[in-house]
Amino acid sequence: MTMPKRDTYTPDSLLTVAVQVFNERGYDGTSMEHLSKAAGISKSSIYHHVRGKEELLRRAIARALDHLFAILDEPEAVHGRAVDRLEHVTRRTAEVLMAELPYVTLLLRVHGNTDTERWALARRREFDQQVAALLKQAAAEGDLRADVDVRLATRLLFGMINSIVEWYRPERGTLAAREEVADAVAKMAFAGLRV
Amino acid sequence: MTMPKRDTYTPDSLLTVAVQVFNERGYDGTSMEHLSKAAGISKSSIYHHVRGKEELLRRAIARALDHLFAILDEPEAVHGRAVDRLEHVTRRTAEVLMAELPYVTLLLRVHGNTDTERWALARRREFDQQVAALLKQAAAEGDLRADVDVRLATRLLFGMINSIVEWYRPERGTLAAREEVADAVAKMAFAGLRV
DNA sequence: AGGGTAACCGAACGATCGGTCGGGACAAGA
DNA sequence: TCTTGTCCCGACCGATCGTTCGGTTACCCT
Repeated sequence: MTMPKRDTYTPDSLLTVAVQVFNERGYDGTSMEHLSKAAGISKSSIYHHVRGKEELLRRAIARALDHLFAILDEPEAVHGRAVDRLEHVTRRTAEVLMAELPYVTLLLRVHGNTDTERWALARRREFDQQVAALLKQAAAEGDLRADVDVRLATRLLFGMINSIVEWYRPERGTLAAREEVADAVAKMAFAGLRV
Repeated sequence: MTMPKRDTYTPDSLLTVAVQVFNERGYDGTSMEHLSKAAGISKSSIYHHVRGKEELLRRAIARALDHLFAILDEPEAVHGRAVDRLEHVTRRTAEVLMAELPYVTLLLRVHGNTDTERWALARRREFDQQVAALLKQAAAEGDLRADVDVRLATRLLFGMINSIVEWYRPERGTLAAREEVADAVAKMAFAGLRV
């Protein structure tokens, strides 16, 4: 059996700290000095656990992407009417975004300056396109309003969902709060605010 | 009369270049070397026109904020039923965001690492709160659905609008395209996607 | 007891950061 | 022609960047 208790860092536990700092200061705005202060170990010790700054970013982004793509394989995202599958994916994406908040936040703020960042952007585009296909099908089945362009609607939908990272903070009773937010997103996106 | 033609830089024309690079690489990811290459003048020449990197950021952000706050003073945002004023502000914010895209983009990506950035965040919060008040009033007048929290709805609304900076590119016949997007935002936010 | 190794450290690396400095080219006004 | 001011330059500054290196603990296994 592997022991659950650790008073030293593992690559993963170090990642937890790093991702938090990245989100506070921005990836480019964070130095290894900042990370060492936050982690409570020296700058050089960080390199004992990971190859460098960019590996921390890569690990974080990979984790976010894994969780997001897993949504598309869930039964409710595969079977049923397209508009219902779309609503499920919408709700689940919002939930995953809140559950994996700091990791997804990093993913969403990538600029494309390095190879790692460009890879992140490409994978994100893949995910978006799969959801866009779902939207297109729902429109073809006549379940979405016809006076809004499908690509435009996709972008606005993702915009609304992704914006959660800008303000959501997982302080309180997490699960109920997450469901309330995901519910609000689904209501607003599919039924609108107006009575 | 001042001459309109210039083959040398002014603080404003330099800002145009700088803001573009900031948006491509991120503010922290942009060096003065990057700016000098993009502007076609030496690094030190930039300091002839502006005090430094942070002044460029401050100028850009100030311009974005000026345009945004001007919306709240428009007649249609002051008179009439709250829900209609809210829809006007929604539409106009989307339009301003597209018309002043690179400047607003910078504003929306600020982290709060410096005094300038913290000032930007504070002003942005002011704007958000004024719109939130409008939403609250519309809800009190019974024009918004009661099963979604007002603060939550405000955030999702802004999230949808602000996300435009992530994909909108002002290539084609700008005005008509902008109105189509602003229209889609208003429709989705107030009436929803579902038929 | 002793050998191995995981976890850490301080010091220093070359590169690059934002910014400064003194001066050159050039046009306008006297 | 001489001065003045705008616009720009290359060279350089101290500071900080991400990273490397040699070495010191302290604990595990035999």
